[in-house]
Parts: sequence; structure tokens; C-alpha cells
Amino acid sequence: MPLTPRQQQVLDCLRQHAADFGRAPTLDGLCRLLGLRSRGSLHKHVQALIAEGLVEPLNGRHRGIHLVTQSTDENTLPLLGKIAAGRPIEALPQPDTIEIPPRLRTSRPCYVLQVTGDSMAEAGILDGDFVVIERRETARNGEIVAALIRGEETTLKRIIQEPGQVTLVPANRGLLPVVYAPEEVAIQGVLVGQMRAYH
Amino acid sequence: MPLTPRQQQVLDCLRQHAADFGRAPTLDGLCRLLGLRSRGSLHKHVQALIAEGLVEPLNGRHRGIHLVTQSTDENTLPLLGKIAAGRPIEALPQPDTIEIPPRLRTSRPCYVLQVTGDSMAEAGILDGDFVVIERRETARNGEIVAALIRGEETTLKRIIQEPGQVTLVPANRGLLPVVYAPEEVAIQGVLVGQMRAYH
DNA sequence: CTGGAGGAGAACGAATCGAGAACGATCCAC
DNA sequence: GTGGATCGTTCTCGATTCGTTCTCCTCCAG
Repeated sequence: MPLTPRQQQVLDCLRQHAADFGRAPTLDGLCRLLGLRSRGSLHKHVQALIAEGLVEPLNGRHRGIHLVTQSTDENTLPLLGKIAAGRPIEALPQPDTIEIPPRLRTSRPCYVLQVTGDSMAEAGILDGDFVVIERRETARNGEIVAALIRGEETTLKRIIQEPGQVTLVPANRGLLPVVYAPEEVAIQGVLVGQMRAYH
Repeated sequence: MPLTPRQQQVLDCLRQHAADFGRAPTLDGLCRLLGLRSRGSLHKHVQALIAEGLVEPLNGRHRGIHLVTQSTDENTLPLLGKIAAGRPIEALPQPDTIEIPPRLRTSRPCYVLQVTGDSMAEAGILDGDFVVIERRETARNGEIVAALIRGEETTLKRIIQEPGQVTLVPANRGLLPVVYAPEEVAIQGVLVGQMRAYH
């Protein structure tokens, strides 16, 4: 969804400020730069930018507005590393990029991981497949997410969120769902695409 | 249906504005550019362009007039239709195209089919997936091929070729391999890539 | 005369934008 | 630590602009 003129103005102003001072402004400071008198009005524009994925959410932190680095090329996404049940994301030494057709991604920021292991094999996600993940901190029940567990390990599983507990469900007869406390599971993104090469 | 002169004029003006300002004008702004005094009249022309598929519909949004971008990339392959076990390839009325990253294809001629049915589900190929097929008439044992059977039906299966017989093996516990005479099976291509969108 | 293209203008609802107040949370100097 | 100032968040309210729809008009070709 395209930005309104005012939203574009706020985004430009944020980029300018980041280039000049190297850190984010406060909402009051932004108001002065834009000639506004109400933080509340500005806050709505910032929320719109967050919804567009152009800005990271600032959960109460001061000067919390951070721009999301966007890829220059339209059809390439960062390939961050490998994801496997039971181990942290194995980051590549240097972030590589990979070409992804628009159909496999969303309009919001995405990145790509390569799957190791067969824990989601029955959902059609095999060892070696590339998965496109939309950067997002919330998911709907039944979506497949990349989740960080207790800050230690990252895994790709189907998620079921209920009051007081979160269940991560593998798609493999040999593995069992695991139940966590909500604060143990941090969603890092939601699966939006997948692809595999056979040659 | 061809455009009327006025509609062509509106379209040209929209393109000009997009090139100059990077975003859509309001109807009032367009009126001034075209020397009109009534938004309502202009709206009829825009509706005509939407009906022609040249412009995306603006459902109440401000500055919602957006040109439809047609991508003519190098990375596009023909999307021929759907393939399912037991039926001929369901050809599309007009050959569509689909963007495919180079990693998912080979240097030889390829085309794309959309899978219907779950006969290859245990090989990670699900209903609705897109598969990239390299146009080829021979295959090695164990490769997954698009094969025409007795000139009647086309199917996606793993192939085992032995002296005097050809076996097509589904990847689904509910289905059994079928043995054919070599002359009954015509290989139309070999699976080289697969991709799936979740949204 | 008839029908289609093109335009004017009014009226309505929705989207956009801003102001301001109130409330907690965060941050910083002491 | 602690308190006060700063800051982010949420809410209501109003004003303006904008897209949409409608009716009515002119012009012109068949």
C-alpha cells in the first residue's frame, strides 16, 4: 500500500535526521521539524510506517524510531544463513543475497534462510530448501514461523498461541509438539514462500 | 476495446505525473492538468482505464490511481498450465508467464506448471506448487519427470527405466507405482525447480 | 432522432490530517 | 535508588480534502 504524502514526508525527515545525527529523533523533535504541534498526530504517521515495514516498532523506548535497511535491488533478498530445529541460525560470515520472484515475498521486509533437517518435511519443506521469511513479531495461529526460543535456538515450526502457552508443532511423525511459556518464544518472522532446486 | 482520445490523454498525463513526482495525483490535480473543472467527469475516464486493466482500482484511497506495471524481465518463463496425475496438462487459454530466479532453472529451455493434487506430497511437492520443468526427452532413473502416457494424460512422477519396462512412482502412501511399456511413456521434461507461496 | 463521448456541478461518505488531553513508561541528574 | 522531566501511547474531536455517485447538459456522427 502506498504512502500518503504526509507519511512520505515523515519518512524523508527520518532519513535526513539519521544521516545528520546518526540516531533517531524524539517525537517532539520530529514535530518541530515538520511544523506539527501534536505528538499524537505524528505518532499515527509513525504507526503507519511501522505497518508498512519501513520502520522498526519502538515499544516505549525513547528515540526508538529506527529505519529498516531496505535492499536496493527489487528482486533480491538477504540470505541470512541456515535454520534448523535445535540450533541457532547459522549465520553466514558475510550476508549473501539471493534472487526471489515477487510472487514468493510480500511487500514488507523479508529475508531468506536455508533449511537444514526434516522437521517440517510433511509440510513440504525439505532439507536444503530456501524459505522466505517476512520480518514480523506476531503471527496468526497455524502460520509457520521462525521463532527464537529462550534466546538460544531458532527453529521453523507451525505455531499455536493460546492463553498462557505457545505450542510449536513440527510436521514430522517422528517429532512431537513442544509447549512453551509465551515469554520463552520470540517470533522472528513468518513463512511466506519456499523454493527448491533439484539440480 | 480501444481507448477514446480523452482516455488516452488521461493515461498519458498519469504516466507523466508518475515520472515527475513518483506518486499518483489527486483527481483535483489531474483536473487542473487536463483543464477540466469537474472531478466527476474525470472519474468516468479513470473508471474506463480500470476496466481496461491499465490502472489499479482506487477503493476510496486518496491518491489511489496507480499504473499497472508490466514486467518484461529476462527471468520469466512461460507458465503453460496445470499438471495433475491422471489428466492432460490443463493448458491456460493464453500462455502466461511467471518470474523464476535463475537458481531454480537450468541453462536449457524450461517452462513452468502448477501442480494440482497430492500425488507427490511426500517428495515435498504440494497442491498449488509451481514446478520448473526442463524441456527434455530423456531422464535418468530417480529423476522426477513430466510424462505423457499413451498420448492421453500427463503426470508428474519419479521415473525408473529398466529394460522392457518403465515404472512411474508416486510419492504418496495412498498411491501405487504403475508399470508401463517403454513406448507408452513419453518424457516431456524433467523437474529442476519448485516453489510455493504461502500468502 | 438516437446514442455515445465528454463535461459541469451538487451531494455524500470516507480518508487524511491535525490539536489536545490524559496516562504510564522511560530516562537522567542528583 | 529516587524523583521529576521527558517521552511514547492512546484517546476524542474537529476540519479539510478527496473519491464516488448522481443528474443534467452539450456536441456530433450515423
